[in-house]
Amino acid sequence: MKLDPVNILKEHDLKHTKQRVRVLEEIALDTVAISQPELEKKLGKEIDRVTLYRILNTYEEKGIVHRIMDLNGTANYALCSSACSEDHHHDEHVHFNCTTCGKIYCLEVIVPKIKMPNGFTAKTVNTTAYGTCEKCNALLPVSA
Amino acid sequence: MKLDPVNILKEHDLKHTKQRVRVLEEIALDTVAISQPELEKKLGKEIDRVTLYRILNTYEEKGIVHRIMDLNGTANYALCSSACSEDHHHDEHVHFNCTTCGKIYCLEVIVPKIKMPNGFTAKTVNTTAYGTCEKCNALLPVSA
DNA sequence: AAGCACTTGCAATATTATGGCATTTACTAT
DNA sequence: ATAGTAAATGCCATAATATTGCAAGTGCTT
Repeated sequence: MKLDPVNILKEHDLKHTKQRVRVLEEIALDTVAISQPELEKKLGKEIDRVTLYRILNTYEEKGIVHRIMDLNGTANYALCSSACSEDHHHDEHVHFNCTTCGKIYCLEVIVPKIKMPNGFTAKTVNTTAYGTCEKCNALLPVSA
Repeated sequence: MKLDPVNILKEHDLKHTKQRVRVLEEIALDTVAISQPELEKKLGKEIDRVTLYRILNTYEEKGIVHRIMDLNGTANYALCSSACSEDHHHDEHVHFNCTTCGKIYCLEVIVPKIKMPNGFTAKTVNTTAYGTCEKCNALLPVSA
């Protein structure tokens, strides 16, 4: 029992609107991140394009969702762990971007600590692996 | 003595044109990656916008440059190490994206190996640290 | 020097993102 | 419950970014 959109909104001082609830529901459907174009396709009939942009921006700023960029520069969204806040995203897990189906997974693997060169201070570290996901591997079992 | 644009083009079976040479020169000016908009601003007078897109795509496909996406989904370009080829990018160093000035550095730090979950096969792994770079840290020495 | 294939520049179009403003909606205090 | 207020939404226009088709130009080979 994770998702309670109404409560999430309240906790972040956001007004409870049906558009915001719908966006949260849609993102929460899958642990796999969903892309902006997909969201738009799914919600375009109910929610205005511009409103969707604004809701997603708000969610990201408030630490409700993560935005993960894929190789094409397309934004993908996934629910944050509860530890995230406005000040700091704890997005310290590895992402996996399947180059066949395009899906972005949030893996349970923690991003390893990186030693920074002198003068550089890292606030967050993002690691994304590119390759073939389990589903796509199952479809092409032996490398052709 | 790293950069010889003419030779790089020849090695990759690309015709030697002044536009391609200019783009390579511009990217090679700095170890810091340069963004598509910056390139466009610098070269817009000499090179058509569309041509720039095509040259950058060609370079990326041929393994001559890396494309690194920043948080805004903007493409940034840096020269590849000589080990890169059309088949495989050896871009296994850590990137540092300064959230103050926006610059993307290629660090000398190697991306740590990540253990993938069953069924997932990673071809490349990309690690980007976000924070403040040495120059920007020097300008704000003590945290305000 | 001529022919061929590739590259470039331009125009048109598509896609993606942002800003302004009137209307509607959620929340607050009565 | 109701009215008032601030915020969110939808629609419009516009900006910024990316792609396609094609004619003209250029590099390379013979």
